[in-house]
Amino acid sequence: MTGRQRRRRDATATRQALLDAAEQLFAERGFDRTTVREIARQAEANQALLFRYFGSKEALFEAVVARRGRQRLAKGAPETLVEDTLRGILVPESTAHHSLETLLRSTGNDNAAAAIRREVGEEYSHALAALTEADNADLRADLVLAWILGIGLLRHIAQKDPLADADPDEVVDLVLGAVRTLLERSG
Amino acid sequence: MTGRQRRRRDATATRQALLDAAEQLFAERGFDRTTVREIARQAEANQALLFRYFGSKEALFEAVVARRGRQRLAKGAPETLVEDTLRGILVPESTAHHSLETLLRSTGNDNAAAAIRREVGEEYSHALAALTEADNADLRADLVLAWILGIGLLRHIAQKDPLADADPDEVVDLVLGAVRTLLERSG
DNA sequence: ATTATCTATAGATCTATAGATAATGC
DNA sequence: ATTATCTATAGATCTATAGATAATGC
Repeated sequence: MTGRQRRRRDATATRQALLDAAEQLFAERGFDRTTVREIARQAEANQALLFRYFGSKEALFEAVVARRGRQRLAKGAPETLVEDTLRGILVPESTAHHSLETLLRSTGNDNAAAAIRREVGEEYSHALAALTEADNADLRADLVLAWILGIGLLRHIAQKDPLADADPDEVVDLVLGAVRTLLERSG
Repeated sequence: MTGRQRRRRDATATRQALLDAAEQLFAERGFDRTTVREIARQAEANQALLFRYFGSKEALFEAVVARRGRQRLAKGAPETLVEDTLRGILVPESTAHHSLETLLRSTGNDNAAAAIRREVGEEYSHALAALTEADNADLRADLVLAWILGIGLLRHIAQKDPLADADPDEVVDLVLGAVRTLLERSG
């Protein structure tokens, strides 16, 4: 009845399993509401190993963020970056990009927010900024990212209708039209 | 050394003080990271009274939301609703509207999100929807609200530069231009 | 022998409750 | 006498650690 544990003695595999489980649970529930015991259970590892290998829950979170940072954005065409990111937030189960979801769910924790900010800033914001030539390109890029995050917040966390049940194509159409205005206006 | 408590025997005033303290702390830290002892301390009331008067932390949250629901949106001109709400999020210490901030900080808690959603849905979304005549007006209104929330998330919680330090006027200018596109396009 | 894994538990919270104390109104 | 307020603590977490157990490699 006590959850079965890993059988093989393979520290590397256990570390990976803990990182995978942590990444998924942090994205689903946020940092605060994910417990180390849940992570260990999902990884089918003993809970004490989490501390043996990572030191603390906070350090495990940092390790997750650092590992994700090494994976780069799918190198799609720059023109479709906004659409791809937006669709990733609209249909989250399809994507492997857990960063934005983790940020959405971890707003209570300053350290978590700071860690994510570093990665998200690199990964999305700079790429988005390349889409416009305005002098305040970085700010416009942040506003696009803010919109995508806000849509995820209202759709998945607040679950506010009609946005929660809206057709992704319809949302994409409306947002892209307005984003074009945002990025193209001279400033 | 043990924090001083309220002296006067005034149950109504104590209830109000608890509601005020809870509203402020929930907005600053979110539901999960606010403790009942902190609320009681800020209200200068005994912690047991919180349960005597409200029953549970969850019920206190509901009471805060219900009270705020009774206060209406400042009846500014509909045309300035987007700008006013956006400025309220950009410069949060000035506003008395804690709902959006609480939602931003309470993303880990489903009940909190649901309670806020009800109020926010009434208070902002319907009013925003009145600004456009498109058939999917409600969806467009949600997208505007999502943008405002996302800006608050990136600016205050993620504290991502350049948005975190951007001039409110510059942000308002960029966002209003794009929102005009969003609301005016025929659909 | 080394070390990955597991058991058991310390210590620090947090929400909530039971029952005592004391200030007010009759 | 009523009841607002306070004290003390139960009971349920959660992170983290100390030390025992057992699987592997030499």
